[in-house]
Amino acid sequence: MKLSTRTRYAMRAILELANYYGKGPLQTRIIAKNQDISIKYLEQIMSALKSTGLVRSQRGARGGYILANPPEKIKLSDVFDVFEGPVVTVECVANENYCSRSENCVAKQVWCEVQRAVRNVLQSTTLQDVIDKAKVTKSDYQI
Amino acid sequence: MKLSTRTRYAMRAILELANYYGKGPLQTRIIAKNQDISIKYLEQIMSALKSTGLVRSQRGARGGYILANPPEKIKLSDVFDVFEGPVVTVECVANENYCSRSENCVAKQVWCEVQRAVRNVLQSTTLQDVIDKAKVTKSDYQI
DNA sequence: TCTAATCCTATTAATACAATGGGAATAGTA
DNA sequence: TACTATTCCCATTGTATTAATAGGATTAGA
Repeated sequence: MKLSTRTRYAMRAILELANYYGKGPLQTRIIAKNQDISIKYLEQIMSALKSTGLVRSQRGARGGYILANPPEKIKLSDVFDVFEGPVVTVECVANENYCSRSENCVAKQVWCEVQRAVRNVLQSTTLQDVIDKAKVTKSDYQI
Repeated sequence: MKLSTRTRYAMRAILELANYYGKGPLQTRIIAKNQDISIKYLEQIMSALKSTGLVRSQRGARGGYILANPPEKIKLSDVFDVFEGPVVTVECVANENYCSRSENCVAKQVWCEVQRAVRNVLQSTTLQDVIDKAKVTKSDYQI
């Protein structure tokens, strides 16, 4: 069970946007440089973030991306779900009809609990929370 | 972030063994039938479980697999780790040298917390716990 | 008009996953 | 001993996903 790099990159990219919030649009080029990510790959990721409404874009020169909402309104789960989907562990947890055992399956209950634990962390943390933490630990430049 | 079927199958298979504990070896054939898993695929999975020491095998006629330890001594994380490895979220959480940002990276801290949440569930639950739960909810046959 | 940006679509190499299949080795049993 | 049921071992394969890379169209500011 490993996160895709898309999710990792998306999280780091949107944290950059959160950190830049209020200062206008931030370019993919800058984010890519700060985070050591291929520009072209990041473009695709930003595009996906945009299509889910998490960020807004400004085309043309001096364009870039801006968070669609203030950092304290965006939960980590919002970002996570863009690429990892609502399914964290197994299909049957999200889709009742996936397996006939579903109703009484103990294994499913296990995965449900794991999924709940993950979602609990991601839903209870906002981008702002992470930014604040970064400032306290003096590691904001390493977002 | 989805579990591999190997992990799902392994969990269901070892829960069958746990439920059968004390009654001698249980055959792959039986488990495969009970759980609707391809025998050949399950063979590979059982072999992996064996090589990590979670189960023991008895070859030849009337052979099969037995838990290497009583169900209350085996944690779900033991099974989980066979196929999902120690890495639940991102490489850098387990391997400090994976990324130069590691030391101050806030994104990493996020994934660390998620990982901790997952491991907390899996490490605090034993096979016996699951069996007991199954009996209470009368769904033991659906393990 | 130039430039810098997003946007859109296609392609690709590598990898992992989820099996499937054949047959050797082993052990109980009649 | 012969038979049978099992684990064990190894090879192959189809499919899907990932992680990019690439080219160029569109847009907007200076």
